[in-house]
Amino acid sequence: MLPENTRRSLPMALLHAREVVMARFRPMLAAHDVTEQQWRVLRVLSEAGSVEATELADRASVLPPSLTRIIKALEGRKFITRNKAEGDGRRVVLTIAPAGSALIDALSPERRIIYDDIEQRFGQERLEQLLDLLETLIDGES
Amino acid sequence: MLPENTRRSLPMALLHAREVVMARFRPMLAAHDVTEQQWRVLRVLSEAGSVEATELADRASVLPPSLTRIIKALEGRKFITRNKAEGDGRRVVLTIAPAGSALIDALSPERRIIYDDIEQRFGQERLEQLLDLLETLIDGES
DNA sequence: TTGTTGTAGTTAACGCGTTAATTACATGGG
DNA sequence: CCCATGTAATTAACGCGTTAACTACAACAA
Repeated sequence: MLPENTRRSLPMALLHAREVVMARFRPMLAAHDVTEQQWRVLRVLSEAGSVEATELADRASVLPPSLTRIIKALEGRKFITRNKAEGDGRRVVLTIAPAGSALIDALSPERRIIYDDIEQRFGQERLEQLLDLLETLIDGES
Repeated sequence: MLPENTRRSLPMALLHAREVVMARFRPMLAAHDVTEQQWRVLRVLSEAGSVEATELADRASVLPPSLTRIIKALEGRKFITRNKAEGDGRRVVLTIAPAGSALIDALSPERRIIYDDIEQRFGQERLEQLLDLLETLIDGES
């Protein structure tokens, strides 16, 4: 069945939901001069240590051309380091640097407060349910 | 509780979910030289007839600066018409034009097929549940 | 009428999303 | 070794997202 109105359209609902959630995090990121995408890349590197560019782009949900730009910005601010993979001159390996880890640590408390507030308002159970559904949708379509 | 991995992060999950869903619709839009945002604007106008710019931006989840650009593009292709509101020289009223309606009609069958396929793969019940949760989240945070 | 304040749109600047093209390197066949 | 093919990353081009600044018009008070 086609959604008869834009409000019950899945793409629109996903867009809008993401919008209202990100509105809560944006001021925090802006205060530290980090874009949303740079933040995602940093978080993946923080979790995983050293990651190759292709995998990093995939895990941070960023396209390769964007990642190239983001790497330049983050490398310029000493948040990450960029090296060629040994054994394959095409691949690039990214690693989080001390300044990058420091930024992650500095933002964590505020991040927690915002996340907890969303969770409390929305309901922990509902949040888990929503994450499960999204995961199912993603795995089924990708 | 902070999400310990990016996969269970609400913003990331919403982004990724939207990504995999839109991947299904993008080829259709590209084939008709319409961007995703132009398409959203057209759909709102198609549903609502004449709408003022501010409300249109809100309903199509597009920011005012983007709407200005989109209006130019759609007006240039005769998909919509743009008029000043009578009684208030600041407001702008947008109306769908025949060519715009024709595009909506032309894409509807394909849109239905894609939407039905997603619904079938994901499950109708789950889809309703997901839309309900998203709506709750949106209403609670906005 | 004039000046102030508020509102609707637009413009500007910069970064990202998307697609296509290009460069650099790797791999495998002759 | 040489060439064709494939892959990783980059670059290019264009539109949108985001914020801030600006313009045009409206509303209202003195």
